[in-house]
Amino acid sequence: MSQQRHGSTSGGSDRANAVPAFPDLPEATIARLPEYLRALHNLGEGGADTISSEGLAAAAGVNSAKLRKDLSHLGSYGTRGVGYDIALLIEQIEYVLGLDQRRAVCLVGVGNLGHALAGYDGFASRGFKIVALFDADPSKVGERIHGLIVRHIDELPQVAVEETIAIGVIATPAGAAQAVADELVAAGVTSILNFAPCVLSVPANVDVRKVDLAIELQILSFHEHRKASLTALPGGRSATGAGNQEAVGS
Amino acid sequence: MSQQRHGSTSGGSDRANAVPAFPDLPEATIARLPEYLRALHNLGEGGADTISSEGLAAAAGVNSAKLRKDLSHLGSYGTRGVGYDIALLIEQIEYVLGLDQRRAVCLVGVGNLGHALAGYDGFASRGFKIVALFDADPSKVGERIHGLIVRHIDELPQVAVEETIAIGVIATPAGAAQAVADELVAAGVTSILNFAPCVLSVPANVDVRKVDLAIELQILSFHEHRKASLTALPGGRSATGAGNQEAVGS
DNA sequence: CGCGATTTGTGCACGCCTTCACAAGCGCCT
DNA sequence: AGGCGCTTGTGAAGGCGTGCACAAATCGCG
Ligand SMILES: NC(=O)c1ccc[n+]([C@@H]2O[C@H](COP(=O)([O-])OP(=O)(O)OC[C@H]3O[C@@H](n4cnc5c(N)ncnc54)[C@H](O)[C@@H]3O)[C@@H](O)[C@H]2O)c1
Ligand SMILES: NC(=O)c1ccc[n+]([C@@H]2O[C@H](COP(=O)([O-])OP(=O)(O)OC[C@H]3O[C@@H](n4cnc5c(N)ncnc54)[C@H](O)[C@@H]3O)[C@@H](O)[C@H]2O)c1
Repeated sequence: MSQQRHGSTSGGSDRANAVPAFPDLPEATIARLPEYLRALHNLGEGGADTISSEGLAAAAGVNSAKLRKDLSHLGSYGTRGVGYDIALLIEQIEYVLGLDQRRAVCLVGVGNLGHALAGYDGFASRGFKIVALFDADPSKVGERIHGLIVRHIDELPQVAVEETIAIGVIATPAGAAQAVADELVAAGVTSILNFAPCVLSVPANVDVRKVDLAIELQILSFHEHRKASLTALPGGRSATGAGNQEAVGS
Repeated sequence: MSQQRHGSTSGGSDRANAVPAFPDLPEATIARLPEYLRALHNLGEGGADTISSEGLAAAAGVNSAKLRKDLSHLGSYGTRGVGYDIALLIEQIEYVLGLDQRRAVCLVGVGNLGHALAGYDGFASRGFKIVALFDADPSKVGERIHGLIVRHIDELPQVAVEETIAIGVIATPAGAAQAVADELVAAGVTSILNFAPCVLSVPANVDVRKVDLAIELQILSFHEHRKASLTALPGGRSATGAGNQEAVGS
């Protein structure tokens, strides 16, 4: 995750208060904000109005000091002695993440995995809308999935403009992923979520995130291996795991 | 990712050379090893025998210095002036990740996503084998998917012992995930891959990894938001993205 | 046999992130 | 009105990870 700071020393003090000229959030913080957001929604549905950093941290599975520092980067939206106003905090985080504007997403590769993704309601419930499905296989084109009709990949440039698609999801085999990425970029997509197990090469202004199931399993496998070799050793210590979390029964 | 070092200062010099008493690998390194492994397999199929750190780094999308440091943690398996022996390195990484022994995996929740996962061949090709599918819905129990029959979740304890399942995959709705996790743990599973958008509470010796699609999209959304607010600002600089990668056409 | 080209392995410095610990601030109760 | 308990926001310290830059090692060639 090599990062490059965009040295905008623009004070931003001359602006009202709507757009804080963009808080230069640490990448690690950004990655946790969605988790906080989900926890806040859960808590809000539970009927609470405010929540302490301790409580929210527990619900999100992080250290409370870390949570406070993360939130402090957004500004001061807590009240000492009380906690954070849940509704207000949700609003702020959603604003920072850009979730206040619904983002159009397209999905390329309607196979095994693509089918599941197309039918996933976890998209819409968080501000994303799948506006188009693409595939290269003529036998899939025309198929209707969850109200959307699968289009041929060649229609991507046209549809991308019509729908102002900014985010593309790649669920094709690895061999086709780079070509699809190139087409997405050419069509103006600037963020890609890649499920294919391969490295994508894209221009510097395009963001790529990868989800690789096999990698996750291999990491777990390593820890299994480690734990096994530990228990087999003399000092039969009860190995302490990695990546454990706090409760939030939901 | 709070880690705890298991201070085994056990020299291990009294062992032949098979088990290096366990290298205390940085977590960040572990997360990259699977990527190296995939790149190595690709390169090997391409007919190459050796590969330089520069070449492998490009194929894996990382810095070459980082790659060398990562590999140096495993021991010295490269030859100066030449590079790394691909076959040997594959063997070593697979050993460290514990992929030399096939690991039994069970999948709980055969819904939309579970179906796709059950039919994914990326498991078997990397040393994992799905040995059981579970669901709580009676109408799904008995269904055959890719040669496996869906069993009722109540059979988990029995099957887990029979098949020595160490890794469980949760693909149920979030509301059921904690209960499923508890059952997995009770059945002896010590590693969990969780697709449900919620925090799981597990004992310290159990490892949990989470894959949350919505979080990935929200992170991308943030970067979209940032990019948009940058291009709207005076100095129209071509924003440099985050998390870009090198080529590996495959 | 020696030399230069090449590439690994790593010491080192820097920056990011995490965590502790505590002062400052807020509300409530008396 | 004042004090007290609770919680936030943050300074500082330490650890981890990254990447540069280079010495050490190896190969091939003349
Ligand atoms: N199935 C899973 O559970 C799973 C899990 C993790 C990762 N993955 C990865 O996701 C990807 C898709 O997996 P899958 O099981 O759905 O595969 P799949 O073969 O079932 O589906 C791939 C789809 O992509 C389409 N396609 C191929 N080339 C294309 C192109 N150039 N343009 C547009 N569409 C194209 C195919 O027609 C097909 O419909 C693979 O890279 C796989 O490794 C899958
Ligand atoms: N579909 C996707 O693309 C997608 C993507 C990312 C994350 N997810 C998450 O993955 C999970 C599953 O998604 P889905 O779309 O497959 O949902 P789904 O409703 O289609 O499937 C859930 C399955 O879990 C089973 N189940 C429910 N309670 C159970 C229990 N206690 N024990 C065993 N099985 C139980 C149900 O019978 C059902 O078959 C959800 O948490 C979802 O948020 C889904």
